[in-house]
Amino acid sequence: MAEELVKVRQEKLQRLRERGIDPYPYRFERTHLAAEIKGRFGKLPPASRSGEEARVAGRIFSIRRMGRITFADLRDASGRIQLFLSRPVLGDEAYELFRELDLGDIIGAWGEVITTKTGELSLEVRGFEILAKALRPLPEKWHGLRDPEKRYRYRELDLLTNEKAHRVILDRSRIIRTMRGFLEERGFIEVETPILQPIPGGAAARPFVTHHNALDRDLYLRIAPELYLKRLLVAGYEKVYELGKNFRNEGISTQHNPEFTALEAYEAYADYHDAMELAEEMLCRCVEDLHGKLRIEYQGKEVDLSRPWRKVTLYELISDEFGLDPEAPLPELLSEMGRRGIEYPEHLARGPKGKVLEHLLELLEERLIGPTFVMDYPLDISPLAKRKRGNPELVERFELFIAGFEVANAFSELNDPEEQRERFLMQERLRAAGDEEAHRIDETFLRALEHGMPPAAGIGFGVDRIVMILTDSPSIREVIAFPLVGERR
RNA sequence: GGGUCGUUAGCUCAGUUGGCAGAGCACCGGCCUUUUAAGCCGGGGGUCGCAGGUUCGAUUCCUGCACGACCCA
Repeated sequence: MAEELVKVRQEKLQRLRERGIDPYPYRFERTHLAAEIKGRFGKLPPASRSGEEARVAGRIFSIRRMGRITFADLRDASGRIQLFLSRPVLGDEAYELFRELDLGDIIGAWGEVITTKTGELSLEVRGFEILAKALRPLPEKWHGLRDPEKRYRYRELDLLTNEKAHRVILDRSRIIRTMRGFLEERGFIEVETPILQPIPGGAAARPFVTHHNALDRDLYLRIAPELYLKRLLVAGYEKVYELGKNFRNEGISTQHNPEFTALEAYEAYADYHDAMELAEEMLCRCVEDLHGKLRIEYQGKEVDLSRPWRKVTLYELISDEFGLDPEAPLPELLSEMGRRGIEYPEHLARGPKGKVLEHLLELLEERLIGPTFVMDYPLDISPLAKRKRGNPELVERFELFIAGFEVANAFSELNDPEEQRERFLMQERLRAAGDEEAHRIDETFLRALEHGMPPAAGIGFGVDRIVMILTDSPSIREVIAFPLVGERR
């Protein structure tokens, strides 16, 4: 049992303490990362000595004991370096101490950089120090953790032992750094707005509810930062962005985690055409920085992000792909869909029509592999967007699809306070009719608009999905360090 | 919410047409001065996800539940 393996290690820990060794000391002075040693001494011929000393630290991943000599692999954040230990060089006492070590222990070691007879660059250990004793065994060395449940439940083990999983988190950091760098370069400032909100706004979604004890009132985890970011536009900040978590109380799938990372950016005096340009520039930079090219592969499909990206209106798309007339009144549209065998959930028949068009888009989005801006959405499902110039039934809004995923949503932001109130009232009617995802009226936001918000473009990116595409990850859980898992029984 | 599949040693996985539970890695003991999934000899380790049912006997068959994966809504 696991307890037995743990017990053996606890006994070793006890013996260390009895010998006056602190198994959890405070720091270790290292001179080289494993990769730095490879870089500096990689060309040493077999069976030679560099004459250089190095101090390394990391976790022991394998030990090969051969009697009076021992080989061990030490891994740090940069890579792997082999330790070579011989009883004569290390001395009997230290050699015996090393015999007590287990796979997974974290140690610091020092000695001369050498190559073995077979030519492997190694550290000939003169001395070592235990930096953290591991009480639990590592997963199997060859396969690592495979069981998806265990992988997510004990994610640190997964990230420690599965190289691909480990890589994704590094790539994620790099992508996010590129996004920040891009926006900072363009003069955006990073801001933080409330996660605890009295009225969850800015998106159509069901919120998580929580409670503030001292105020004795319910608060909601934000479903989007949008309304607060617009209030910062009112406040005179002209280019703002926020990168952070949103929370939506909805199902879990390969594309949905209840908490996910969004990047929202707002630029005064710009419209949704500018937002398209921004999206294209920013994402191309992320892809090029990570891959050095714009043609990448996602789950076996080629995704070509070369510019310019395709732009198509929602109506064109629906009419081209389904042969339907998106301008037709709702009953006519539904009966035409019925004739063509296009299924839809019953509640859509109650309207509004925009929801039906949105459903049709969902049916075909998996086919939008190359980057595609789908533009000009129905007004009734876009209560925060400005009407389209020349067509008051539509709004200036787009969603961006890449590799079949919706990765961004943007508008020319509605800044007319009276119209915004009308739109909220429309949403209230939908809510009254049973739509739990309908937007709620937010008087504080309306009051801010009444002070005047400059015309602006706003865009929100689904950061996790972007990371999925750029790291060829099949599930959103692969790109989140600790995705939500159920209660263990 | 519905369907399908899965859950066996710390890890990766076999297996039992219903009759003493298996391997590799890891662990423990022994040998070994050039290994790198080291090798050789010996050993320990299991509530077969949980709860019921059928049966002389259930890890195996049936039902329910939990957790997970995939598909559908």
